[in-house]
Amino acid sequence: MPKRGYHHGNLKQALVDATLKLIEGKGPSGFTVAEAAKLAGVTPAAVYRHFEGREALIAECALQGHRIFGDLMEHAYADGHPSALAAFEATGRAYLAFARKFPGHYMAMFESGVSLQSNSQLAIAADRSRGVLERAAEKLSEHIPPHKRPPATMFSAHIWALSHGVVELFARGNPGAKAPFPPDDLLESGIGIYLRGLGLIPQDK
Amino acid sequence: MPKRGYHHGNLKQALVDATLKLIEGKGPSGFTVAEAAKLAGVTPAAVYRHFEGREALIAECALQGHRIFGDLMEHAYADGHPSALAAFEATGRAYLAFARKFPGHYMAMFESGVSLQSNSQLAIAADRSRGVLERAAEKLSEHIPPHKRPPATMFSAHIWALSHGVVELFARGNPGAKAPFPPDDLLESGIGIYLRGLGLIPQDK
DNA sequence: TGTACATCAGTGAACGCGCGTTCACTGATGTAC
DNA sequence: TGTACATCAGTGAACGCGCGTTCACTGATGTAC
Repeated sequence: MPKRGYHHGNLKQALVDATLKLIEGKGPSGFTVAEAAKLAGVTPAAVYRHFEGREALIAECALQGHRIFGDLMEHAYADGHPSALAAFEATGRAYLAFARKFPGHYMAMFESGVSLQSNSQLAIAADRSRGVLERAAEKLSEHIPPHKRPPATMFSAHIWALSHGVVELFARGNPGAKAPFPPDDLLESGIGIYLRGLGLIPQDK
Repeated sequence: MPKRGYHHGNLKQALVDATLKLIEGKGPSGFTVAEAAKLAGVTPAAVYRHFEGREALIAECALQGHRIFGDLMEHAYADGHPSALAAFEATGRAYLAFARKFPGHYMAMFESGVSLQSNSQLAIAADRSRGVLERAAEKLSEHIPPHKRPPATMFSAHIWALSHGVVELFARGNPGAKAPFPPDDLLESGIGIYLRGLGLIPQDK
């Protein structure tokens, strides 16, 4: 048990956790401060001891998400071991794993519309997230013959877009777009085909 | 000028148009019935002469969107002429063109969370949208040797996810994920690499 | 063509509600002596 | 160790607001004779 401080203990984090759970269930614009407070066992007014307001609460969720995300991706990439290719594929899997394991964080990061301008800590963390993906792409693209090598940023943007699209369309209880395949398979096979198109995987298995 | 009917003329469509403009600007959960009414030059109460409520208004936007979308995709695919490959690429471009030209519709369709269960007309239109993409994928995948041919539904899911991801991450005024490349280029190059991976485009140009 | 009547699209005012936020407070915890 | 005081996390009640929605109405339009 973490050290209990004043009255509640660690209310700030408890509020973040409650917010994440609510966002996961009803989306970033569906949750209310009052609900989050109630879920943390506290009066709505108590929220304002720890956060400037609703937006700051969401921003903290996004910030923590970016930190977890960055760590996960960095760990998955593992500096390109055992091979750049294997590391890259692990990074793609880690992306989806993050989205599924931390849906509240994911939504706060990419669907809440929190502005990065007004929160420099958040901007830094978001930059780092993007950086990890880009470095992985860069390392991997060294294996592509230079004359047919796309810019690493484009490469990573493709993978990111594919991953995000799979998450949004197929990895949610999304009504209307029933998942035709498990999202993991969909992303893995999609990345596989894409990498084959870059000549990073032999054309015939 | 369309024939003016009773008092306003075609208020129902005017409300839909206003809603689309508002959704485009502030997202599906950011618009209000009162704003839409005001933008259409009418009292909030007038909305309820034409729609059951807020949700029905959004659903109508999504419905019209799916119809435009289906028509566009069908036209772009053009029954596989001049070639299945060219037609498929045109379909991909049409996807992005739709998202950019009708952002309000796109958001109402894919980001509003309107339930398809409760609106059978909408469900039918959404099915058709998916159907067009899938038929295009099916036609094209006939050119892949059967033993390495992925299911057409997976194929189309990949393209859809990539397209959606590009739209969400890079084709919006999205704060935080500054577009590293024009979205059109990003999608076109991504689809190109993917199709190369399927052996549908020769490996070296 | 002119008049009397029926229809119904849009009005204006009001409703209940739940939201985010504020404020004076209180009482448990930490600290100084 | 015991007492007096300072701190400040959380309370409870209230606020102003804008939302979606309702309702009796009114007056422009369409129709019958």
